Amino acid sequence: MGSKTQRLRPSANLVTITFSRMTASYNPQEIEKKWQQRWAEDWLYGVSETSAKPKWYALTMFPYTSGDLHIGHWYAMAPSDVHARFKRMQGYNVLHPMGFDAFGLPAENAAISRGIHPFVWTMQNVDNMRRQLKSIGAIYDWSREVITCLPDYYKWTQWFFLKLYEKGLAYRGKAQVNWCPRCQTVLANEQVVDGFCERCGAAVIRRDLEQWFFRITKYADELMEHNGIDWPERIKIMQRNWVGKSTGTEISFALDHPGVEEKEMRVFTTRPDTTFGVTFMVLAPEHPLVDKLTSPEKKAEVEEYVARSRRQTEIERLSAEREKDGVFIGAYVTNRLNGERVPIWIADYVLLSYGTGAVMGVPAHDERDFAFAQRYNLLIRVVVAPPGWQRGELEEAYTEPGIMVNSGNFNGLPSQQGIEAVSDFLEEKGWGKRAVTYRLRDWLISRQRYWGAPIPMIYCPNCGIVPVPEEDLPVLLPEDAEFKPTGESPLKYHEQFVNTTCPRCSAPAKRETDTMDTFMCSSWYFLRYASPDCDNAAFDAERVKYWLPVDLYTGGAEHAVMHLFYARFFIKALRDMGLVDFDEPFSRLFNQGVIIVERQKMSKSRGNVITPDEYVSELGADAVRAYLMFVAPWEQGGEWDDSGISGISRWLNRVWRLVLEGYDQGVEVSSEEKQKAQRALSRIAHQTIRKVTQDLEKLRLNTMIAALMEFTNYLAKVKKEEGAVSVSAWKEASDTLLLLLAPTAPHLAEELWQQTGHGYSIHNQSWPKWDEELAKDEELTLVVQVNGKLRDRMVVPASITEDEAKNTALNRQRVKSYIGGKKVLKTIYVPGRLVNLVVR
RNA sequence: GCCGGGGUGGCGGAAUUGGCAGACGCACCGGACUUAAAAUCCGGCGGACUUAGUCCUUGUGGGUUCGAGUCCCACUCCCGGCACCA
Repeated sequence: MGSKTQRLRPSANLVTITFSRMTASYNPQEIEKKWQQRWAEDWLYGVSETSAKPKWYALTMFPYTSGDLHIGHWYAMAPSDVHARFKRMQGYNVLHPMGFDAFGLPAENAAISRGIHPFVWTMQNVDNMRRQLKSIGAIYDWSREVITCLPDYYKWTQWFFLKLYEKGLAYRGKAQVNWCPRCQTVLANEQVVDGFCERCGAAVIRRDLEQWFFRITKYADELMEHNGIDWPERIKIMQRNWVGKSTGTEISFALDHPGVEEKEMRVFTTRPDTTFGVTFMVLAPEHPLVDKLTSPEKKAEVEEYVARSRRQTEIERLSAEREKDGVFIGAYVTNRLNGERVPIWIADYVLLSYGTGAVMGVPAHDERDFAFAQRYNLLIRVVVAPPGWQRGELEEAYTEPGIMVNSGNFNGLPSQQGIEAVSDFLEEKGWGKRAVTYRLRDWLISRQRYWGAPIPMIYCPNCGIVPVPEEDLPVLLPEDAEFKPTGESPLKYHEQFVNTTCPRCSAPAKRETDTMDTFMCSSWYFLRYASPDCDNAAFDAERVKYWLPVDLYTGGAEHAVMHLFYARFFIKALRDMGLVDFDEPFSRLFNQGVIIVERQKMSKSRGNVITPDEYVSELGADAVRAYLMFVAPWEQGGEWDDSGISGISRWLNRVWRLVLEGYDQGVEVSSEEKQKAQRALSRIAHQTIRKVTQDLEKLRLNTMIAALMEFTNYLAKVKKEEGAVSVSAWKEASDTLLLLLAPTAPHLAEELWQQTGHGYSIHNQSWPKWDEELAKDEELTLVVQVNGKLRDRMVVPASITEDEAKNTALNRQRVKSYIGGKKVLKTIYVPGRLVNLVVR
């Protein structure tokens, strides 16, 4: 374990560095503190909407208020700040805000386990995290900070709830929750361990509870599209899979059961071509028809099965590994296509919440139905013939296309055509219709918790569900709630909170005691940053119009579906209300990779959290910023390994000395030589500007740092030959280095800018532009290959023609020796790259 | 099982999208400076061999091509997501 402590400590010997000449040494602690103070005093990074520059909204996913920023947070924030600074120097009016996602379960757990109020716990964490964030040296304009647990924020979260309710997008419905019968409380999924209550060990059951939902499914089709936005393909695919659209047919099976008014049972299928192969019917155990149809002699068995499946958690029930079981309920439906009577079963592999909650069993052509039929000896009838089928029994379900058999008039038809033909026929007869079904469910936002925004609804015995009037917002969280360790919302037991009067009829009424899912808070925070001081609306429409949509949104891929999906839904709903005028909140999305430690994600519970603070105090924020960018491609992330940070620290020290030591005239060289050296210097400088600029645009930050290092190395080489270039040429190159370095190492660059006689501040300078002419190579190295094998290199003028290149290659001594007396069959010339001679 | 991403020196990673494999760093080795150490500076650093050179080398096997880390096929291992969605 001692080795672990060592790992977490920066190597101690990097701090003291002495110089050959008399130059004050690089002291990051001192200059970082100094400049951070100065920037704050001058409000250097203050943002307003009155700028004539084009706007740029650079957003980093705000952190949850867990307590400490670890190196993973820095990995999200430092590189995005570098990019935002780059855009700022490029002449944009940049909004790069920061805030806190402050509601959520951990605060409440802290309250229960340590007796500290969630508000106090959260705000202490905010203070500490804000202090850490300031040490990054980012351009956050702290006057725009947003904290979601403060009433001036959640007031508007509640307001959005009311708007969604008004538009019919929020509704109350039944949903199953994990329920502990001993604790008498709702449990979150993570509190259920192998089907048992984490706290008391009782078997957890699933229970229906009235909850609030958002009708996100209304936007299912639009959410599958990502038109006009630049997002990683991977994330778009995940979101499309999440929506899970499937097109098929809803088929009606005839029901004729004494005393039951329903005369049909509907199923959804993507394979109507297999309808003649239906040999049983399966309902979800919770299906409303189960009770009505079960025959008296099956009642006990069916009830037991239903109770058993309720006892299982969703996760267990959905596990594909589980063997399929079920119970025949003693009733039948009729398949209208062939008039056959088909037995009805219940089985928990059928989900009530998908399709119609009922499926037709076609064991020959569906793997699940096949397994089920085998287990209960149900008939397996082939209706789509596999290639070369000899009318024998199937070993496994055949799910591929084939020729229809045993299917009445449809026999002989290819099954893909059969899908259409059977659907047409069913529609003609009125026995079914084409339908679309989604995997996506409506968004359940109710949480039986204290630390969240209260849902602004009132239950009146006379008027029913009544929304809290807008002017009564916010519905404040009572401060003095009791935190009993039950896991149930303390609001339920808070008399003053619960008891109210109906806004409509003034009768005594009760408040909703559930709070909202915290994803609701993070679905609109990026709007609040545009006008955080706005107190008569959630946001100032004009300022939102100016800033939104977000130009570049960066954060972890773990939010690929939930957060990003909900935020998109939110914006589409607001658009349809006329509150915003854009379709998508985030124009470009970039996911940075994850920093792992000992092959695992960093987390407090694992005890493998790496704090940046020690590195910052030893080596400076600039070194940590640069190292995080250099250590791996940003989108990839990787294992945290601090052994390489010394290389960055050495480099920054080298820059310090290089720039401050200045450049002497040195020995005079001929003007021709001098010109050549100066041309080379300016060429390298312009190539570096090009490389650094392009890498920044593409967020390829590791190679950007490498380019800056190479430029530094080149300058060091030039400096060693003092006199080779003029003092002014040197100065220009050294200034370029500082400007290119400014986003990455803002403190160091500022200090050196000032010490080399420039005005304050380097961060208000324009980003250098490259000149394609000056960046052009005058000569280049052509590779000569013989039969694809590298045999020679030749330095040639960049202007060389194809013929010249080929001739030069053929006349090279080394090349000749490989050609010998053989015949040159073909010569391939790739300009700027190679000549390849094919000989035999 | 399905979807997505990946496998390059001792290590992190480069490679203008089919054209010099190993940029830039770390670690290591040698040298200079020093009483000494650190720091700094200079040089070396994929492997093998018959070492001014030649051959091999980008997870494995095959293919396309003048030319493959890059494209195609098969396999394999690792990471992320979904996981009975009819």
